[in-house]
Amino acid sequence: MKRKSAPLSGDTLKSIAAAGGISSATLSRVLNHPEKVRPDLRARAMALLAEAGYVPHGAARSLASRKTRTMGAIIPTVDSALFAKLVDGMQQAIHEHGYQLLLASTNYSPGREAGEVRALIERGVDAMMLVGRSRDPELYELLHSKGIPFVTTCHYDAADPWPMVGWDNAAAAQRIADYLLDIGHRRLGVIAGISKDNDRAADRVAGFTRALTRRGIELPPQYVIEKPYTVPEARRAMATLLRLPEPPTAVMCGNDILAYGALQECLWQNLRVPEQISITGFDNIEMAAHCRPGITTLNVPAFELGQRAAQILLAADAGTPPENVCIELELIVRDTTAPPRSSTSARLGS
Amino acid sequence: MKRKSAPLSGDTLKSIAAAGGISSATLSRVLNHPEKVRPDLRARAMALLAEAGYVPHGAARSLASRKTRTMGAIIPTVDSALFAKLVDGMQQAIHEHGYQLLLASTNYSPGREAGEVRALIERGVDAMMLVGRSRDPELYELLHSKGIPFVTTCHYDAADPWPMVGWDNAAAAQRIADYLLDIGHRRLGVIAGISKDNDRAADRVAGFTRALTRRGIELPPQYVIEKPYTVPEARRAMATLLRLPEPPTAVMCGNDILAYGALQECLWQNLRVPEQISITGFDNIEMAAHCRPGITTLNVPAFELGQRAAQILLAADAGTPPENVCIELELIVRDTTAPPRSSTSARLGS
DNA sequence: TTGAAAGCGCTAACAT
DNA sequence: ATGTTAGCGCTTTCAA
Repeated sequence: MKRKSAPLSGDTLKSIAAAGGISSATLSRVLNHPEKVRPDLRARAMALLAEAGYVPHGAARSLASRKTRTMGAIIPTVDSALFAKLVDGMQQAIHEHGYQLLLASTNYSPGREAGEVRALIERGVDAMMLVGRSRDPELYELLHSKGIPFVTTCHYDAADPWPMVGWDNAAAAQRIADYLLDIGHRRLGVIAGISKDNDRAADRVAGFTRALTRRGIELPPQYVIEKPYTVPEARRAMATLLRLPEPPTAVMCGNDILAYGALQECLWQNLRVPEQISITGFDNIEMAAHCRPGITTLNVPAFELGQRAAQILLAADAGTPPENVCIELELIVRDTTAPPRSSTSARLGS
Repeated sequence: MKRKSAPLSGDTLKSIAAAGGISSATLSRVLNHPEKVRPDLRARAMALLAEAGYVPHGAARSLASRKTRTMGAIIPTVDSALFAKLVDGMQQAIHEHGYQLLLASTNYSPGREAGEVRALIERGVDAMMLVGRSRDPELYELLHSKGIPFVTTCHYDAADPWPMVGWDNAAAAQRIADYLLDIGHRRLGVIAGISKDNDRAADRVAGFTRALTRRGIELPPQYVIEKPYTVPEARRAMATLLRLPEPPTAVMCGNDILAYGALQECLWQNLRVPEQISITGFDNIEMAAHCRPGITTLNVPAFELGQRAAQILLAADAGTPPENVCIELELIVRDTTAPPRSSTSARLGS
């Protein structure tokens, strides 16, 4: 009976090769290009490897092959249903191709993002996913000079010269504005994310404003409030809007968390939603469907987005020129929106 | 005026050293042990490095130093508020020490977990975080033989010989059972996670059952339903329990998602919660506090847990023998629990 | 204090 | 088809 030798942590291709009377090159070939080794030798090599409990040494491998089979993802925060799904989709997709995910979060700080980009480059990621479009041009140059493929997600602007997979945030917000206007609202409010250092939040406010302007409606500054993406902050923002001499009859929120908070505040104040005030969200996280009343929102297929991003990166890493993907966000009308109370001017939805 | 030379992606310590009339060893020292280089030379070296736009080559560095400054985390899924926070805490903590996070998810499959453990070992992580306690002993041996520090989280069993940071799931479930019994419930039900391949879920059911048995109460099999952690599944499970000839007056759910789904089903069926039926959750994710009625649950400080896990790993990597941490889960009583309707035997809570 | 040089473990030319 | 060997870019003795 053969004694099972404890796998020595120091076992190297070379040592195993020597012990087995085979060259380390053959062992390496068996690992990387098995078809180039004759079946019998291959079998012997594999037995050798298995018996030694061989575990490849990634760093050595990367140094020699100039590949890490690792991809990076830099997101604002993991603690968000949206980004969690995005990361999940990416990780699952690259996993199928034998890649690992190096994850970093920035907490919405451009400085931290820059640092993480550099860190991931040092770690030798073969490609990386970024969120949003605005960042120091130097970073783009760095990525370019290092020849590292990347995609940006959660936004889309045909003018940007790099690979993207996302949507047009301004257009999306316009879509919400149009819907609200179409069902008769004329006094609107916005609870947005902090737009500084968040181009998605800024674009949404811009798109919303533009849509209103186009239809001859004003959006005075006090009707636009920026808040971090938390429920309590959203409640405070909604309370502020409701304290206005002429409160809005509909409020677009920067995402579903804000919408949920806004909704809670209304209910707390015994306002009926949507009869007395309409609220919209963004993202369509699960809670938007489950809470009562269900939140009208734009559906963001985050998991798929992560997968698409991964596919683009995988392709780029294999040398295929990347193709952009711009997705249409579907408007999910639920129970937080309705024509304004006194509206007799309500028209049919778009 | 000095022309800013484009940072060549091929710039290596050696080439920069040669160009500057300095040895690559000195450059390396400036990077890793600056105090060992005389200030003037150090300044010149740093200028050289900066001008070249030098970016260290991680693989080469790791190969030579046998360190990657990378830690791994393997969790069931990112798409869970609990694990998202756990990962967030870990990532932030290690980030402060210059480490990067290699993230993998298993979708609750032991096979995938084993694969990811091996993958992370290959990638050379300096340490890793795992969730739960039960896995193939070979994995523990592998980790041990490779000398890779690890912690397991989300569980605690003083009998296990490796570092842990978590809580006793059986005891936690007992705590819930005792609370429910104390306020007078006698016919109880459980909606648990799938306990196969999930020791946390299994331990909770076991702890709950044991607590009931101790007080002379039975828990017939049809009162225990296992379901994946999703809202619709939980609704189905609750519907099944409610169809029982004698439905339970209180249901312990395996986590807050299940509790939320169970709650929704009750509301849908026009049952009043907690008047007609009590429900408890586990984790205290934000939704548990925000939904109406608020869910009675056990608070799991996931973010802090991630930080603690990171600290242990960081310490272990620095050679400090790890210390376990077992935390007490606080019971958060909200609005989904109350004495059973017809109960005259209700006693004060524990 | 600084430089020279020997690896770290592997891959991929190149040689056989 | 297989073996030999030269690096990959860095850290770290070891000498100077």
